[in-house]
Amino acid sequence: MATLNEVAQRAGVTPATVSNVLRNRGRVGEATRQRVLEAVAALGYRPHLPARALAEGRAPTIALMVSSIANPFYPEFALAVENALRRSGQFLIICNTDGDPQTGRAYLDQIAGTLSAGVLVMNANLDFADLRATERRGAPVVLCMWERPHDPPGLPCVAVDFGLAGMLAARHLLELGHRRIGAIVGSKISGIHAARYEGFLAAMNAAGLDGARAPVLYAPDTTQGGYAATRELLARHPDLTAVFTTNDLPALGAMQAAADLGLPVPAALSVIGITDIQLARESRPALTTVAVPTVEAAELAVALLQELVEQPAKAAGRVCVTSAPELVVRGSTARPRA
Amino acid sequence: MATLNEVAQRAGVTPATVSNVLRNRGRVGEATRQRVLEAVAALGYRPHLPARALAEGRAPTIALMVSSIANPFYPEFALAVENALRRSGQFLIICNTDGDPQTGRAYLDQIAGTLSAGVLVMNANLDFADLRATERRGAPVVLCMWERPHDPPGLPCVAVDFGLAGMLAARHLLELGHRRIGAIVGSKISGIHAARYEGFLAAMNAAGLDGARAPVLYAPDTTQGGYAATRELLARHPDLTAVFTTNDLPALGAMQAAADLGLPVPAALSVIGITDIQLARESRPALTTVAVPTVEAAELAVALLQELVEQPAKAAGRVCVTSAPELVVRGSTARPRA
DNA sequence: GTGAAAGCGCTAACAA
DNA sequence: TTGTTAGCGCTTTCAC
Repeated sequence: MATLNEVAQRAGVTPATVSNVLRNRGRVGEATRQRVLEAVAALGYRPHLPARALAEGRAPTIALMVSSIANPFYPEFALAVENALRRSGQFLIICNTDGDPQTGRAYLDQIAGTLSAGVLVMNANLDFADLRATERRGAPVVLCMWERPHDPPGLPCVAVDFGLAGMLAARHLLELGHRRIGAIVGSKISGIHAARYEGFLAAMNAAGLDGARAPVLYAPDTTQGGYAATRELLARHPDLTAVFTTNDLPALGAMQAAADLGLPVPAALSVIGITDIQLARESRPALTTVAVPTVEAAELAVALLQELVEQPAKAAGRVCVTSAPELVVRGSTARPRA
Repeated sequence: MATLNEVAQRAGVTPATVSNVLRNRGRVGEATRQRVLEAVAALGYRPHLPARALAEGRAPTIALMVSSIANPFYPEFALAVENALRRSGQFLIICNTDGDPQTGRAYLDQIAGTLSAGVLVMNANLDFADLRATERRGAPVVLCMWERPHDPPGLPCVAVDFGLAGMLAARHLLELGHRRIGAIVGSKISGIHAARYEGFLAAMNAAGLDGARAPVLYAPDTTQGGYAATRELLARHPDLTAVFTTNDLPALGAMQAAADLGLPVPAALSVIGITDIQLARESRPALTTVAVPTVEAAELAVALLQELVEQPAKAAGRVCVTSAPELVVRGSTARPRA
């Protein structure tokens, strides 16, 4: 690994000049510039990122905190984040918290503000207090999928109108003619899908049905969770013609449950999800869902974080709202049979 | 962000002593140790990783190169890698290459040996020459899923006996009584699944069938690829009773194709994959497949890379072989109907 | 235009 | 047991 110094010696200049050439700073004579460039090429010189970061006082990476990168939604988001970062010459560190606040805190303590200039937080079950502390230590934090655009969390965030998403999903079912609709809501405790469910309730009420009376079950936000919940829901309410789900994974589970119960989807049971992950397109029947602008959210999150890194005061507490979620009708929903 | 120096001043000692306390190096008096620890706590001091790395001459992260983290197999692997790294205090940088050697090279140039102490390479379509160059610059490289334990690539690697995997898959089909078996092989050009197919052929031949005459199609290593290939295969050979696939994603696609063609799986068509990704468990019917020890491979890869970082000479060119792949029988295979 | 010098935050000899 | 010194590779201000 050649260093700046070695390049400088070979080119017969000082490190400062090499640095200037490489970063297009200051004024450098064309002749020296050429000599320097040749030396760089000859030695195969590559800048030492941590050293540069140290000298510049800014960290070379961004951290993405997720509960588990193996959750099918996160990789799509992480990919978009990495693409955005790459364009601006930064690197992505993945932090799996296992949904454990301790692990999350340990990560924040270790890298926020030193290795990582800032941190992107997906639903990773982190303590807000820890995030605040992280901010105070000089590493901006951006919440990546805030559910309520009109109800800011007090931390900079990218918000997606999930209330609207829930509403669109419910409305689709209602417009198809469904009246007996069951709801499966992810992770009650963290309340993470509350806005989606509220959107569902609002649509039901608007249609003259009493949303609060619609059967509802809280379940883990996984395929298995959706599967089990659907079986239970259907056991208790065999007359349901449709299942609303606050996320795609449980919706996929709901379809499997229906299959196992001998209920053809969508003929005997309609199923709808929220998010539109890749898998939604690939299931049979393909899942009707409300698509959330994942890539846009990732890009906004990166841009916001970068702004915060540059000018912490200016962007403090800012809420970036993505474009609206949109209904994607596929094969898992249809009119109820007569 | 408090620095070592500030801690030292507050504790009335020099930075060197603080460093010694923090790293349990050298001998430090109990009294000073306490004072230092108090100062650390009071100031909320956290070591500056890049600075430490610079001083120690070792990079604080490991890079994982994948074509796209959104490919469903990689997150499972990445999770296991991150867990292993976390245990030893290192951090994971994700590099998506989009399957583009240029992008891969750019990444290697930028971080290998500086930001990242070493690089883990999953099938990312990288030039071997670039990997060699990376090694020469002092950043060890480990290939994470080498397909042929007995045919080393000339680079340190973790090898999985995918030939055996192919063989086990084919043998399962044969033992069920299938004779007209079609094969779908991922990505012919890169030859990345060749060993798996050879295992299939060997099993066919061993059963007295001429493997080379079995219908085979090369397809992209995706659900869609498997879907299209299966439709084509079945159109050309309607008498097939089973489909062998070199990976789970195409196998899942094959099941969808069968569903769309009105062929019940496994009654009318058996389908088998290789790898055992999470989705394999979740499909309906659940996919019969040959499980590959993903977590073990990830852990071996991390361990090997760490060894290489410590003592490049000692572990050079080493091949770590994982335990053997194992057949996992689920619902997508059955006896052919009479 | 180019160089000299100081410093980013930390570690690692060696000296005291 | 603790301090001194030098230096990791780079940037940057300020002279020249």
